[in-house]
Parts: sequence; C-alpha cells; structure tokens
Amino acid sequence: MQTTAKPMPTNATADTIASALSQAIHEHRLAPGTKLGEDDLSDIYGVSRTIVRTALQSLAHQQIIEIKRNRGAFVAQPSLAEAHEVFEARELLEPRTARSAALNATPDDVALLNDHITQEHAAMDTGDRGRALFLSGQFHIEIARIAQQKTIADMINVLIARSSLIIALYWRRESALCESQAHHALIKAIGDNDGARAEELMQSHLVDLHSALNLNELPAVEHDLRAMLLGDGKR
Amino acid sequence: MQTTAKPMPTNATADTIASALSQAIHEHRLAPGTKLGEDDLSDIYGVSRTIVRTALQSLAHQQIIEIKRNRGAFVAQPSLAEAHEVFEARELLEPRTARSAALNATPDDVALLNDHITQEHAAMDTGDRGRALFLSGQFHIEIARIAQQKTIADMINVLIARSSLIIALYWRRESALCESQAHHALIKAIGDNDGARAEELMQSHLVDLHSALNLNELPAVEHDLRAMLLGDGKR
DNA sequence: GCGCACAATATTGTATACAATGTTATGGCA
DNA sequence: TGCCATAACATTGTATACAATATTGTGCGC
Repeated sequence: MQTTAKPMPTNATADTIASALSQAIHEHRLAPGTKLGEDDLSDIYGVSRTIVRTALQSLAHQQIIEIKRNRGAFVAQPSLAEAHEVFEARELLEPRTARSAALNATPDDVALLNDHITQEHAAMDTGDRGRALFLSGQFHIEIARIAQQKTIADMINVLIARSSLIIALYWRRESALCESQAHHALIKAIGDNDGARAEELMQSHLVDLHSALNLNELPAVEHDLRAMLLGDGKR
Repeated sequence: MQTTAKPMPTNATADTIASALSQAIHEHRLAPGTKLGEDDLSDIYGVSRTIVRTALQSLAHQQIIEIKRNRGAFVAQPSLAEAHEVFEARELLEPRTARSAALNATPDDVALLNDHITQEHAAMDTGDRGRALFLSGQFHIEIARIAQQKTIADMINVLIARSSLIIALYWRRESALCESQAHHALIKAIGDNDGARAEELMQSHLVDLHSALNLNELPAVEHDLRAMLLGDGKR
C-alpha cells in the first residue's frame, strides 16, 4: 500500500519550517547534500512554495543549506577548511562567553542546564544519537543565552548548526561522543560562578571537539524527505 | 516640474538591491527607522515585489533592517543594549583576527589597505562623511579578509553594518572621527607582520569607538527613498 | 470642537500562473 | 552498442492576482 499526499497540519509558517528543517539537520536525519525540493516541502507542510522559499532563504543565510541558482537547495556540505574556520570562530567566542555565563548564572539557569544534561543522557540511553547531538548543541546555546549576549548567542547558534554538519561529515567514530563529562564540569564551574574555570573548560572542550575531526569526506545520501521530516512510522 | 516614475536600469537582482540598501545605510543616507516600502523599492529598482522581498529578508537576517509583520520593513534602530553587545562581540573577534591578518599579510594586502586609507582621506576632504564612514568600515572587513577567515569575516561584516547604525544613533559629535590615525598604526603593525601589536592596536581602537557612544537616542527621520538610493541630481 | 465607530485606502502576506533553466528520456546514426 | 542531438519533463525564478491586515480618512453624536 502506497501512502500518498496527506497535506499535513498545514498553517505552518516559514519559521516553523525553518526550525523543523534546522532540527532535522541537527539530529542528522537530513544528511549533508540532501536536496530540499520546493515542491516536496510545500507538499509536506501544506503551504505554497512562497513560504518554503522564505524558510530556505533563512537557512541559507545561516549557511546550513546552500541554494544553487536554478538547481535548488541542498543541505550544506562544509569543506574541511570551513570546518576548521567554524571551530576557530567558536574558540574565539565561546570561552569568554562561558566566563560571562558563569558570572551571570542564577540557580535557575544552573537547574536548566542540568535539565539539558539529563535529557541528553536519556536520549543517549534510548540510542537516539541524533537527539543527543542536538541537545548537546542546545547546551552551548543555552550558555550563550545565560551570558545575556544575544548578539553573540545568535552567532554561536549559527556556528553550532554548522558544527552539526561538520560532525556529520568529519567525525571520527573512534572518539566516542564524551561530551557529557565536559558539560558536567562546565555546569559545575558555572554553578560556582567560577568564570575563569568556565572559560578554561570551554576552551579545552572546544579544542577536544576540533581535534576529533577527520580528514576524509563522506558521501552525501538521498533520503525520503517526508519520512525524515515528519518521522511518522508509516511504511 | 515633477519627476515621475522612470523604472530604473531594471534587471536588478536581489543581491544588487540588498547591496545598494546596505551601502546606503552604511553611508547614513538612510536613517534608522526609515520605512522601506515594498512598492516603493520595486518601483525604484524596476523589479517585482518578489525580488524586493528577497533582498529585504536578507538584510533582516543581518539585523540591518527590521521586518514587522503586516507593517513592513524599517531600517533598524539598535537599542543601547544592542549597541554595547555589538561592540563587545567585535572586541572578541577583531583583535585576534587582526593578529592573524598581520601574520598572513602580503605586501599586496598592505598596499590594498593603504589604498583604502587614501580613499578614506579623499572622502573626508570632499566632506563626504558618509562615504568616509563606509570606507572605514570596509577597512575592518578587509583585515578580516586578509586573515583568511571567511566565517569570521562574515560575522564581522554584519557587526560592522550594525555598528554603522549604532554610530548614526549614538555617536557623540564631540569626539571627532579620528579613525585614520588608528588605522594608520594598524597598517604599520600589519605591514611589519607584528601580530601582537596589531591585536593590541585593534583592541584599543575598538575600546575607543565603544567608549565614544552616547546615551540619548536620536529620533528617526523620513526620507525621499528615490533620491537617497539613486542619488541622481534631479530636482 | 472632540472622540469614537466605521468605511475607504494602502500595504503586506500568500498563492498561483507563467517563464526560464536544468535534467532526463528518446531516437537516430555511426 | 555507444554517442550525440533533441525533445519531453521537472524544477526553480519571477511576476502578478487576490486575501488579510494595518492605516488613514470621514462623518456622526455629543
């Protein structure tokens, strides 16, 4: 039996769609290189191509996808050079931001961070690696938010989205995703309002991540957009 | 005699329009708060609203303009808090980028920077303060380019555009725009491949700029879009 | 004259139609 | 069979039509 159409919840906005795609990319449900056809997406979300286009342009500005003229939108495939650039930028921004966060953090903030970690562990336990990855990214964004630097937080947000693509392409499997420990230590430093230590920990955490990149590029794969994005278990 | 219509060179692309608007804002020909009507712009550039919209969305992503739903696009009016954030972000990124630039710079790069300064002086001499401001921004972007960090350069690019708005709103006139001297010193450090000094100079240059901001917000003014954007001397 | 309700207008939001371009399939020819 | 030209198709680019919303203007009652 073929499942056809079903226009979807509809009334989706450009932001909704951009978020959904962004999250799907974060969680590695959409692989680098995957084509994002406008008609496909408008069918899936039940809106016109106009809206889809707006969403795609937004993602293109974040360099999460690449729009090739007359060819369409594709999930970005950062080069190795870009990969290094992204992590170098993160190394400039995040350590000092972690320091600010440590100085600003309230108990509520710390609780929220702990909550993040808990969810991260839960996702790991259920084997949902993609979700764990997404949450570990959110952790970094949360720290930027706590630092109350919206401008910097926005930049980090974009860098983390790109990092997710980089991890999808260049991660060497040997180095197990041992983020949890680093994140735990960070929370402690932040909870203690120890700015210097938070900065230091973030710095080394990023260096760890950066050095865990590999040199050989992986090929891009095609996916069933609807299944990847809606994830409903119809077969 | 009233000058009407004249659809303009036409065949303008979204990028063309975004650049034109961006530059106009850089040069303070478009004041913060100015409304950018879609019909106005499509008339001016001779394209459909579709293209104009794409351009506006692009600028909105850079936070150069603000799009209010069902209200339209307006040149952004950064709050004082945002102003500080922008300069704090620049202080995180630019000094170290200047260091990289100093280490990477070729004689050609230095020549190009000197050329920039020359043009800046020329604009100053002809009293074209707007153009001088634009060029001094480009100077910073050029340094990021020399550092060969495209990702960071893009971020700095956006920050500088926002800085231009901030200067329009919060600049205290007393402190004369003495950028030239700081820029000269920077070029020297870069030409000597003296990374440490370049970083130091950039840092203090940014602190100078940051501390030259004022506290009282200026009101926004309306402008004749066509005249501001096309600048052709028809009266 | 002032304030409010409501109508008229203008502007943006969304969908759709058509044009331009790229991709794929087909068929002739060597 | 293999290759190229060309036609059929699919997809994106742009313009326009219509709907939804905000803004402005008008007139009535007080």
